[in-house]
Amino acid sequence: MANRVGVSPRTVSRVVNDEGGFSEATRTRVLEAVEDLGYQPNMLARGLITRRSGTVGLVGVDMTDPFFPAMAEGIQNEARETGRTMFFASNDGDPQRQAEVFRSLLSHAVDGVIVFPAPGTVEQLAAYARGGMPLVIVDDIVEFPNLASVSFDLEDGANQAARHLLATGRSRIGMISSEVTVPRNRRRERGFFQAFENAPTGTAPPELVRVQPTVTGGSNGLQRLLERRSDLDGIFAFNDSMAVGAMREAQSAGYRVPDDLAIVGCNDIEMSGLVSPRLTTIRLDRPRLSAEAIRVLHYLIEAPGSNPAPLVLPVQLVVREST
Amino acid sequence: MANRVGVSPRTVSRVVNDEGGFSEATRTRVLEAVEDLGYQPNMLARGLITRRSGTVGLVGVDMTDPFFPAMAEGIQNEARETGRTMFFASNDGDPQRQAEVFRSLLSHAVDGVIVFPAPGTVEQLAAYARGGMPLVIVDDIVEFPNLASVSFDLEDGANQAARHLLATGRSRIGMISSEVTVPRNRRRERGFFQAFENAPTGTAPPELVRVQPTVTGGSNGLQRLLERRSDLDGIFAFNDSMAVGAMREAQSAGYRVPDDLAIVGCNDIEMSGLVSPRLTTIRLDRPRLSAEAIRVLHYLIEAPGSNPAPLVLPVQLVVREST
DNA sequence: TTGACTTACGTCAACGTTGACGCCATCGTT
DNA sequence: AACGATGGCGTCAACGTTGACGTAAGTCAA
Repeated sequence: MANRVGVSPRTVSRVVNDEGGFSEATRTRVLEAVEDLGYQPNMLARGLITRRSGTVGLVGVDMTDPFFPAMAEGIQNEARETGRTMFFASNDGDPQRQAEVFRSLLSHAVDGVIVFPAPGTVEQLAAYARGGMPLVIVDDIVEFPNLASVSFDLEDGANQAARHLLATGRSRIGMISSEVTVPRNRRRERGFFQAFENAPTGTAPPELVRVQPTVTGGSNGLQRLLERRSDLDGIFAFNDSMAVGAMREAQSAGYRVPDDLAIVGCNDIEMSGLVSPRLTTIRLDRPRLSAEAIRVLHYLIEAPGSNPAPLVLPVQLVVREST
Repeated sequence: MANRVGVSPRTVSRVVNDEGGFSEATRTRVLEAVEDLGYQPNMLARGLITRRSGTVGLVGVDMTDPFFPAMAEGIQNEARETGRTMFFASNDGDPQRQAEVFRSLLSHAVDGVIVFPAPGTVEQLAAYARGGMPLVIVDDIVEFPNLASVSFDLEDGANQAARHLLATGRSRIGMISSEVTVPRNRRRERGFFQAFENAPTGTAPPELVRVQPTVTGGSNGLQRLLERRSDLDGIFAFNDSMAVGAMREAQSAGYRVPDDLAIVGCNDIEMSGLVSPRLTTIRLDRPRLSAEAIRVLHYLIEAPGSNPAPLVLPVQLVVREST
């Protein structure tokens, strides 16, 4: 490459990175050769010396979570604009596995990581941040140097859902929550219960079950709620998959949705608009979340050691047919 | 690291890679220090000299395609076992964008790439393979040195779907196909038409429309088919999203599914079991596909220049409620 | 005792790039 | 004419690792 143009590698580097310190004629000749040979600078060599590999990591809990690919799409688009490529991995909700994933990312010298944390790993993640790695935690609220967090205001979302059920005349309401214990779950439950603090008189105390956050879990959850109290008329589910499971269970048990039983989901995955009746749910602006996540990550990469305030994005109740 | 143990870096390298040529005592002391310091070999430096970066690329058309994350999951698990980390990118179905993605992956010296090709890019991909990059093309059938291809036998799938409709007494059948033109689409259409070659007498000639491969596209497609022929009694859709769209359209036009109109989808995404009636569809064994893709990729990496035969996986008709 | 062989290291160079610095020609100023 | 400043390069070393090779001490057989 260099000797083909008759200049030193250093000059090629200068031209490619547009550092200045070369003549117009040299620039033209180098760029021609770059074009001809399809030359691409070797990011490994560059990263070795600049300590910037031009990569970011995205670590999720489970790639098949419908939540995830939308994030990846947004993050990739943003990352591409700053010339970074994206590593992709899942931690399976397991701290051990998450540690392995981070070791691997560290050895590849990623410039930063966006992570949906495995349960109970905030300490572990803080340690990586302390070690100098820019880190963005999604879906949790954490304050720590060199670390940012972005999340949705699901406490408010749950609150909106419950208030909506109450406002549309439901008075015997249950919540199907997730038994996977991370702090944000509790926030959703708290927002839900809070809505009952000034509920209309005659409103029954709300019921709660915790099950696996899957379609089948949703079915089981509704079953268990109905065993406790068969005259329930409103359900808030922890996510849309569970809401769909609950809906199917309700329908096959002979309840009409929404006439006998109103159901509100949470997440607005594409599916929720396709089942019948279409699911009333909490919409999350995921493109916004991914944009904010990568934006704050780039900020952390540029300004190491800073400590941005946690970002909590608003959510919106979308009323469709199931309530 | 090296000087802390009092040995040379070369010896550390020997121990870490278990090359032999060190005493048991040295091994112990080095591994202790590795543990203490949380030492991780720098893959950039290693890759620079070994020409193996320990990464593979996964390039999809669109990350939000439900097809995709399942693949990513399988590929990641396999890749992890061989100590590789996964780059992740989408080409948006655009050859230009795909070329950019490949430039980026090349500059990061990936060991190989698994790609869902953008339409019409087989030549482009063959060029990368010729340039020495091990490549696996998913969902198409290609033969070329240094390149493998894995796909589902959707020709047979479409054929099974049509035969199923005929066998259950349907005689006026339409197919909603995709207007995005890649070779495999044509295969699906061919398999579909082939089923009519020895159809029962009294079977009407099959109808075909091509629309966008989305839920809305499916709706439009059914509309157009019914304009042509309002007494259709069987539909095969190019994928499940389109089938769901067609089903919604049929129901809102007053057709009962399956009584008036039987619908068969193709893909078996999770959603298809959740709509009502549950969709009869062609099931694809995606975990198997991803396992085969990464297996053959590792083979290509180990045996550069070889030319494995295209792999075509069987598919299975799953009869549920929509037929 | 000698020489061949083995074990357990160390040394050196190289991978492709960039940071730091040096050098020469040219130019403008006095 | 002398001098400093500037533009346009090249040179050297370093990033952390590994391939190739060297070497000193120990082992073994003749």
